[in-house]
Amino acid sequence: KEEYYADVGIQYYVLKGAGLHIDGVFLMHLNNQYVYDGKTLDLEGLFSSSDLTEAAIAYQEEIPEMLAGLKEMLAAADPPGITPSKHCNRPYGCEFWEYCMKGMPDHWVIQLSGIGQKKLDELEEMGIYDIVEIPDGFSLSAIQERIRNCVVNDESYIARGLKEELEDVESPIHFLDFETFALAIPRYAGTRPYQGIPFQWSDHILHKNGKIEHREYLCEEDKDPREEFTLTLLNVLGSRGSIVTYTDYERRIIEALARDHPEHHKPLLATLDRLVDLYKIIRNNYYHPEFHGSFSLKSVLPAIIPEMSYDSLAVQEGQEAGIEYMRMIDPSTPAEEKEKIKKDLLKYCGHDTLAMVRIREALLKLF
DNA sequence: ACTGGTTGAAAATCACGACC
DNA sequence: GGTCGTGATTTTCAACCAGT
Repeated sequence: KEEYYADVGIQYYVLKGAGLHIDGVFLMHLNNQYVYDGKTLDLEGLFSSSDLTEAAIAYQEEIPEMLAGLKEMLAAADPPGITPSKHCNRPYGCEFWEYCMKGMPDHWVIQLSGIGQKKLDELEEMGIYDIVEIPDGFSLSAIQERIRNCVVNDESYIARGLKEELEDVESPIHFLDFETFALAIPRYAGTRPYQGIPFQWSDHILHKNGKIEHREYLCEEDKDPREEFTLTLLNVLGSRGSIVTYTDYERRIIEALARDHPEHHKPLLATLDRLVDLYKIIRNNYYHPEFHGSFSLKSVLPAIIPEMSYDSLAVQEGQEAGIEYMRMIDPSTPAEEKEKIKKDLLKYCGHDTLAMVRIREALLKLF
C-alpha cells in the first residue's frame, strides 16, 4: 500500500541517522490464504516479504524538506488552515478530527452517503459546506438526493415498499447478531490469518403472539468456540421463522462455518434462505435527518429509538467486543474481571438484537 | 478496402461504508 | 486490520461512420 512507502522510508531515515548500517529494507506481509494445520506454524507460508530497499532510499530526499515543513507548522501560532475532508480519515484517522470538525455545519456535505473526493472538491470550490445550500442542478446519486430532500425539508423519507418488506417475514422472527474475533496469527486448525471466529450470538425471538424471548450464547473457555457455537445456534434457530440481521455479516460467518464444519453443512446452509437483511431494507426504503448520512445501527438506532442509546454500555462497538473477549479468556485475567467482561459482552450483543426488534416495530408503526 | 476517429455497451476497477 | 456488497468511475473493445 502507498502509505507503507513513507513508513518504511522514515524508519530507514531514523535508523540510519542513529548510526546503523542498513543493508536492505523489507516489508513483511501476512499471507491471508495460509491455512494453519493446528500443529506448527509454517512461517514461510504465513509470511512473505517484498524488497523495498530502493523505494526507501528514493524517499530519503523528500524527508528533510518534509521535516522542516512540519517543524514550521508546529511552531506556528495558529493551526494550519486546512479544510477538513475525507483526507482526515485516510488512510488513518487524525487525532485533531474532533477539533477541526467543530466549525462544520450539523448537516455537512461530507455526510452525503457515498460522496467521493471529486464532488466534495466541486462543492468546496463553490464554498458550499451545508447540505441545504447545494444548488438544484448539482448531480447527486439517488440516495444523496434523498438525504438532501430530508434535510432541506426536515422530514423523513418513507418508501411505499417499506411496510411490505418489513412484513415479508415468517414467524417466529429471529433477530440475530454474532460477535467474532479475528487474529492475525491463526490459532485453530483449519483457520487463516484474520479469519473471523464467532464466539457469541444473541437471538431475540418475536413469536406470533407478540411475546419476545431472548436466547444467547457466549463461549467461556479458551478453546475453538465454533463447534459449540454452531450446535447452540442451530438449536435456537430451529427450522422455522425468518432470521433478521443487520448487514449480511452473519451470513458470511455461517457460510464459513458450513465450509469448515462438514458435519453441520446441511443445517447451516438451510438457515441461509431464512435470512433477512434489515440494513438493506432501511437503506432502500427509509431515511431520517438524524441519520446524518449513515445507515449503521449506531446511527439509525438513536434516530428512531432515542431512549435506546449506546452510552451506558461498557462495550460500544464490535471491534471492542472481540478485544474484550480475548481478555476474558486470557488466563491472567482475574475471575471477577472475567465475570464483568462476560456481563458486558452479553449486554452489548443483546442490546443490538433488541435494537433490531424495536426499530422494526417503530417503522411498522408509521403506517 | 483501409485508416482514424467516435460512440456506446460491457467489463474491470475503484471507492465507500457496513460488520467484526 | 479483513471482507463483502453496492454503486460509481474508468478502461476496454467492438461497431460504426466518414474520409481517403
